[in-house]
Amino acid sequence: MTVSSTVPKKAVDRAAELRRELESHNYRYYVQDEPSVSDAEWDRLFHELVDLETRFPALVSADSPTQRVGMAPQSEFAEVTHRLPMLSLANAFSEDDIRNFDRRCREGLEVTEVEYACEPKFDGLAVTLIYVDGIFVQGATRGDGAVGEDVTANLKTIRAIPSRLRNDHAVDVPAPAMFEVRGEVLMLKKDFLALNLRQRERGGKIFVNPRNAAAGALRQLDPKLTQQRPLTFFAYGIGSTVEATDGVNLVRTHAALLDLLHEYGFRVAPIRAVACGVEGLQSYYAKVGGTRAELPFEIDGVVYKVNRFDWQEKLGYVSRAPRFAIAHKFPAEEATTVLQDIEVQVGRTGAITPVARLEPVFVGGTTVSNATLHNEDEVRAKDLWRRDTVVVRRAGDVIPEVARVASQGPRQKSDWFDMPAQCPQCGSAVVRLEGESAARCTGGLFCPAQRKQALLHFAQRRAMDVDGLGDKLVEQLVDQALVRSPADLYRLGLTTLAGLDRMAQKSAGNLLAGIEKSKYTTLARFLFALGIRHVGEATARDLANHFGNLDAIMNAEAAALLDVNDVGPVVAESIAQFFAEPHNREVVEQLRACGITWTEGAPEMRRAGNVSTEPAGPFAGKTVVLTGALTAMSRDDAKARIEALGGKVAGSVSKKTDLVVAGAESGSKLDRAQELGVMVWDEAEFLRHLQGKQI
DNA sequence: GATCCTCGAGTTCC
DNA sequence: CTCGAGGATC
Repeated sequence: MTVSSTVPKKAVDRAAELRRELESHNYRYYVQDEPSVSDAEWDRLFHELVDLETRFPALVSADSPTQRVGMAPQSEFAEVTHRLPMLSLANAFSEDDIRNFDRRCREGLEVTEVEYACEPKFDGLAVTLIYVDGIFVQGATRGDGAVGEDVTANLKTIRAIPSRLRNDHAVDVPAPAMFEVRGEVLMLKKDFLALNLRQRERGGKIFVNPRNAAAGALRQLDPKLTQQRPLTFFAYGIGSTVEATDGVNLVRTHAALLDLLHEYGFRVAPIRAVACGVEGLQSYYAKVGGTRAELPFEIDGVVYKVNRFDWQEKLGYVSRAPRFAIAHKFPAEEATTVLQDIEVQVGRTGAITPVARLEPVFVGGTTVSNATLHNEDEVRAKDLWRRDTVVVRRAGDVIPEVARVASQGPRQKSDWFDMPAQCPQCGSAVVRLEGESAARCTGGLFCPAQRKQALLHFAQRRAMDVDGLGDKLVEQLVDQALVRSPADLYRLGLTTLAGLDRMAQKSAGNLLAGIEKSKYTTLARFLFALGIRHVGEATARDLANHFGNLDAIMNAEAAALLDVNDVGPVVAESIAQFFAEPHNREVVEQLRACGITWTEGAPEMRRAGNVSTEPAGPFAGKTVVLTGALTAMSRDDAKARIEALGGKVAGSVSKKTDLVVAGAESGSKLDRAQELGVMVWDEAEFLRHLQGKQI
């Protein structure tokens, strides 16, 4: 460390010593659970360091224990694109699932027996921590797996996260210059109970479970609030590292990696094991299940990973999940309650969905009062009648579902559920097309329910992103006939809004500002916002990239649309029909007249954040086609990366294609590329070109 | 024609 | 998250 010469050497040395001591006590206390010093002594050392740093501000370093709460509140979290995507795991619920998993691994590796590293599956929040030269520099949430949120300031308040890796004595393998530790932030059961006790005394919010409490704490914009919540961290793996010659890469198995992470100063899961075969896995599962209640943290299952890294690599990935690992989940918590009523809802496309209204019941950490029943067939298959007592559970721990009937109710005629013949909202006929599971209202935009949903879709964040337009407001605007089509939104004025419920001057102003801001958008967002059937976010982006401007899309024949990636006959027909409808063309014209603009003819840029500081990279201005299966990332992620570097990803190979990236088992596109003499890269080559562009 | 995968759509709760 | 359906591939 270089420190200005005005700081006496004595102070520099003492500060370094204090930091070493404090970190070491932290480690003993938070990671090893063996306090090595009294709280009072710890405080004394800490204050001595604060004192030194106050007197000589040049002494403050990013990894100082005093910096754990040093960061100012933020207004929002920045986005972080993960260097390696944070994947999810496939789930197994039965012995059969495990049998299949083991069989697939053995067959894929062509061996008779595979060794698995087994560990509990934490019920917390996945995060990734980046260490550069041994110092914690950035941490992010998982997000959607490709892009997460930068929660560095909050993570720094967690004492179980070393601000500097223990990388000196005692550690056999030196840490690489840059590496990413992945693990789970969670709240220990005892800390959760104590927190709720404190909250109750103070009349504060009572948290429903440790997971929610931890999630809330991590999402605080002010790290001081995070610090008041007792969070901890367990490491379970690594993300990207720099070079293959570095320390961690000397480790050959997952079990050894966990030991190494522990040496670096991280908590890792207790009751780990290495097991072979279905019986070995089952017995581990049973053992952990038996001690679940005594564990200091909540878990929702166990995880098995092929232990050898070279075997993991050989097995590779399927889309978003590794083939070499699986989560063996404990059965979802179930509860019984009364199915009070079965009602129907009308969706954006007119789909009529039956919904269960339940007597509120506490299950899987929250109170559930509604659950979707998907469609009529589902109601029949489960033989659900109103007033039956049913078993409710939270599928995948999130979405509530009615699992089955526990005991029948009176089952009178009025308890039977029938799909209504007319739409409950607009009275139009309800039809169910041959081969479809959904019943649909035929009212189209005449149906107020569909109009409301269409507007909400138009305004949603991923579409036009109109801030301040929620469902309550849309409800009023449509019911009072103030807004009929999206274009009407842009003609709203302060005086019109003033007449609405709960709409003071200020919120009206906010809404108008949100509407104004939404005018500056991208072609892809605009297309998505229109709500054309079968055109979601991804297809809208493909269309925008392929045609470049709206008129070309509006005037395209169905046949021309087929050239677009992932557009087949059904989608093409849906788009052509949408724009053949004069009413739709008119709305589009009105919207343009209202001042909605985007850049036409150019590959789209992301609107928020992530402004690429990268000058012309290998992909700038290039049209790239992806084919075959990539192992290191999903197609989407690859696409996002190329686009972030100024490239354009097309669906099919043509004369205009500059480059084809061919993963494993690529088919006709690769042949065509070779026919046309287009440059082809394999995945390794592709990754090499992405490499230098990551940080 | 079968199979694997991705996308769209609907949904819950705080 | 989960389903169904559409598209790509073999």
